[in-house]
Amino acid sequence: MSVDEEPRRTRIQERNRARILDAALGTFARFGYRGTRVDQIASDAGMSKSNLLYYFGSKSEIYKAVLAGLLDRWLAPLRTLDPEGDPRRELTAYIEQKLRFSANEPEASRLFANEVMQGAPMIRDVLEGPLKALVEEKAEVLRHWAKAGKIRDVDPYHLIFLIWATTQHYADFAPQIEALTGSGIHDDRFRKGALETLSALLFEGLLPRA
Amino acid sequence: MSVDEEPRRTRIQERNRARILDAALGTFARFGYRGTRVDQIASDAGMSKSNLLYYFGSKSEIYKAVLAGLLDRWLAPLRTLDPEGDPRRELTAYIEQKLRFSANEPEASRLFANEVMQGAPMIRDVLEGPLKALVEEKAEVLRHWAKAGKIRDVDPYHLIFLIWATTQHYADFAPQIEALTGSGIHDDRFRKGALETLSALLFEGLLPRA
DNA sequence: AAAAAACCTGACCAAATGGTCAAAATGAGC
DNA sequence: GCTCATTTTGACCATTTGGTCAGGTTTTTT
Repeated sequence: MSVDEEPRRTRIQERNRARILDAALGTFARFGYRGTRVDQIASDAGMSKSNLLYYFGSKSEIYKAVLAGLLDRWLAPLRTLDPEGDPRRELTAYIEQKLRFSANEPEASRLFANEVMQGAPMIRDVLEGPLKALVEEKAEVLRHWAKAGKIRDVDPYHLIFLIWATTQHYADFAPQIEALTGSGIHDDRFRKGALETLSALLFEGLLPRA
Repeated sequence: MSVDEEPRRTRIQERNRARILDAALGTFARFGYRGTRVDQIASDAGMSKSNLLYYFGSKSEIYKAVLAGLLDRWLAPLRTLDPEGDPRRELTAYIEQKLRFSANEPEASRLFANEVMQGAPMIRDVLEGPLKALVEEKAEVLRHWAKAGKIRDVDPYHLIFLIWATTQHYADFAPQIEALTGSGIHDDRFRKGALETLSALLFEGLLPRA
C-alpha cells in the first residue's frame, strides 16, 4: 500500500501542469515575477486563465513550482565535480555542462538570474543552505588540488564565480551576444569556440609562456 | 547667443528630475520595466505620482531617460583600452574599472542586464550600432596584440565576453555572492581579492607553469 | 449506462495601475 | 507687494490585473 505524500495526478493534470510550467518559465524569465501576467501564461499555455487557476491556485504558486523544478537542473553540474579526477578534465567537463545548459535552457538560466537579481526572495534559503554547503565542499576540492600542486593556488570562490559568470553569460546576455556576433551559444560551432577559448584562457592564461 | 537644443531647466527641475531618475533606476533594476509601478518610483523619489508625471510624461519616458544615462557609463571603460599600451596593464585597468562600476553602481549594472535579458527592446539599435562598432574596434586591438606575440591567440570576442561576464557578475548576482561568502564587491578587500584572482587566472592561467 | 469525479468556461469582482485635468500653492522677477 | 510662470496637488477615469464562483462538459469509475 503506497502511503505516498505525492499527490495523485491524472494524465490530463500531468500534461496541463507541464504546459503551464513551460509557458510560465518563458514569461517569468523575460519579465520577472511582477512583470508577468497570469493571463499571458495561460494564453501561452493554450488555455483560459480560469482553467490555469484550476491547476495552480495563484500566480506565486506557479512561480514557486517553476523555480523549484529549475534549481535542481541549475545545480546538477557542480555536483559531478570529482575530487579524484584530473583537475583539467573535471573542470572542462563542468564548464561544458554549464555551457550546454545555457544552450539548451537559456530561459531557465535567465529566470534564475532574474530571481537572484531581485534579491533572491524565493530561494534565499536554498542559497544560504544547500547551495552554500555544496559550494563550500567543492571549494575544498579546489584547495586540495592546489595543495597537491595540480592547480595554482587561487581563491576557489572567485574561480567558481568565474565559471558561473562566463558560462551563464551566454544565456543571460544572449541578445547582446547575438547583436555583436550574429550567432549564439545555441549554435554548435559557436559553443565549441566558446568552450575552447574559455578553457584555453582558464588553464593556460592569456600571456605567452616564457 | 546660445541656440542650444537642450531644454532650459530650473533648479527645481534639475533636482526633481535627478531624484526621479535615481529612484527609477532602483526599481527598474529590481523589477524590470513591466514590474515597476510608477507610483512606487514616485514614492521612492519622495513625491506624488501626479507630480512625477509632470516631469516625465509617461513610464516609458522615465525608462528611456534612465537607460540613456546609463549606457554611457556602462560603455566608458572599454573606450579607454589603449592599443599602444601594454596588454597586461591595459586589460587589468579595464577589469578594474568594470569591477569598480559593479561596486559603485550595481543597480545600473542590473538594469542593463535586465534590459538585455528581455531582448534589449529599448537599446537594440545601440547594441547593433555603436556598441558593435566599438567592440569590433577593440577586438582588432586584441588581434593585433596577438599577432605581435604579446598575448596568446584567442578569440577576442570570447575574451571580451569573459571580462564582461566576470566583472558584471559581482553586481548582477550580488545577493547570491553575499549568501555564499558573506561579503560582496562593495567591500574593498573583497574587490581586491576578486581583481587579483581574476587577473591571475586570466593572465597566468590555472595550471602550474611547466 | 449511471454516478462520481475531474475538468473547463464565462461572467463577475475588487483592487491596482497608468494617466488626465482643473485648480491651488509656490516661486521668481519687478 | 504684484504679476506671471512654474510647481504641486487631489480628485477622477478607463483599463488591466489577480482571483472567485456557479454551473456546464468531459472523463473515469463502478
